[in-house]
Amino acid sequence: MSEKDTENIIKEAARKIFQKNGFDGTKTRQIAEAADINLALLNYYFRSKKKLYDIIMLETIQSFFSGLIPILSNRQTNLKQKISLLVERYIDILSANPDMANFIINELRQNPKDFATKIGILEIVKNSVFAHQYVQGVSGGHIPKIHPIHYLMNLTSLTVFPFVSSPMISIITGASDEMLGEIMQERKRLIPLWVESMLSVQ
Amino acid sequence: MSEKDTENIIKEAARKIFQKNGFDGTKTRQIAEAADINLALLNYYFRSKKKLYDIIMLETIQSFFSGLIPILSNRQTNLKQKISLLVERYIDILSANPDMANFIINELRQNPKDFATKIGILEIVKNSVFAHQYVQGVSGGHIPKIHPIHYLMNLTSLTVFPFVSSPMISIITGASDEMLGEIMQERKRLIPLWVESMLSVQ
DNA sequence: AATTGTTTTAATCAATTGTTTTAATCAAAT
DNA sequence: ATTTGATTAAAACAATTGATTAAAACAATT
Repeated sequence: MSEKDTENIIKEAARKIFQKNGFDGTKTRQIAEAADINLALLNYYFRSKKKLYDIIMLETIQSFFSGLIPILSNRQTNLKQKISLLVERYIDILSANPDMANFIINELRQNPKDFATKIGILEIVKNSVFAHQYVQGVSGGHIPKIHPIHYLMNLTSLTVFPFVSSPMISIITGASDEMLGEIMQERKRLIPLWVESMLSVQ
Repeated sequence: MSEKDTENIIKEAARKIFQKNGFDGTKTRQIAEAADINLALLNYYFRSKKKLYDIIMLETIQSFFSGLIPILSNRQTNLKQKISLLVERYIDILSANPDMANFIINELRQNPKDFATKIGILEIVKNSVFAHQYVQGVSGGHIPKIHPIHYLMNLTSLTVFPFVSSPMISIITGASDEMLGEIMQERKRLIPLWVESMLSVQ
C-alpha cells in the first residue's frame, strides 16, 4: 500500500533532480530531503544511487520514445499527417517536461551504447510504415534526393532544440516563459509546413 | 617562459575534460593526470577547481560568440550573406569542438544570469546591422510577419542541434563520423536556402 | 655561486558523499 | 496481543575529493 506510494514519491523527487542536475550533480541526501524521507529509506528501496538513476533514465527514455511506434506504424495516416502528429506530440511532452530533452541528450553523449540496446529504435524506424512511405515519396519524385539524414536532423532540430536552448533564447530576446510557450504552440502548425517547404530546395 | 606553457597545458586538459564531463563530472586529479602535472601545481596556478572552471567557461563562451559581432555589424554584406557566413562559421567551430555546444548549453541552463552579464549579447544583436536589415526586410514585405523568435530558433536549431544530437543520429541512422562530417559540410550550403524558403510559409 | 620561480613528491586535512548499521517507533495485518 | 514490514533517527564507515603543506629538486637568471 504505502509501499508503492513511497517508492513513487522517491522516484518523483529523484526524477526531477536527476533531470535537472544530472547524475554527478545530484546528491542522495538531496533526493531524500526533496522526497521528505529518511536517507536510509532510499537505499532500502533502491539499493544504490546508480540503480535509482538507471530506473529513472530508463523510464524517461521509454516515455519519450514510446509514442513513436503507434504514430510511425499507422497505415491510416500519410507522411504529412505523421509529421504533424510527431511534432504535436513532442512539443506537448517537452512543454510539460522542460529538462527532459537535455537529460536524455547528456546521457546519450556519455553512454551511447547502453542507449542503443535499451531501445530498438533502429528497427522501429527502419521497419515502420513511415520509412516505407518516405522511400516511396523519394522514388515517386515528391521528395528530392537530399540525404534522409538531413530530413531527420531538420525535423528533430526544429522541434527539440528550442526546448534545449530556451534559456539562451530567453536571454537574447527577453521573451517571457509564457511568450515562449505560445511560440512553441505555434510551431506545432509551422514546423510541418517548414520541413515540407525545405524539401523543394536543393 | 615555461610558466605560460604549463598554464596552457593545464587549461587544455581542463577544457577537454570540463567540456566533456561538466563541472561535477570532472575531478581535479583527473585534470592533473591528463595534463601530466602534479595535483599541487593545479592549485598553484589556479587556486581552485571552480576558478579554473570559470576561466575555461568564459574563454569557451567568448570564442563561441566572439565572431558574431564582425559578421552581424558588417555594412558591406546583406542579410542573406550574413546568414551564410554565420552558418559556415558555426559549423566550422562545432566540427572542431564536438562538445562545445553541449558544454555551453548546460552551463546556460544552470546559470542563465551569470551568462547574461558575461556577454552583452542583447546589445550586440539589437544594435547590429543585422537587426536593422531584418527589420527593413519585414517592413519592405520581403519577410513575413512570423515572430522573429521563430527565425532565431530555426537558424540556431538547424545549425547547432545536429552537433548536440550527433550520438543519437549516429545510432538511429548508423552513419559513421566521417559521413556525419560530410553531412554537416553540406548543411553550410543548405541551411541558408532552407531558412530562406521557410520565410515564404505562414 | 646565489637567487628566484617552477615543479615534484608525499603526506595530510577537512569536508562531502554513498552506503550501512543499529535501535527504536509506527501502522497495519494476523 | 503479536507479528511483520515500513519508517525514522542517529551514528558511523569507507572512499572520494578539493585543497594545503613542507621539503626537496630543478631550471633559468642574475
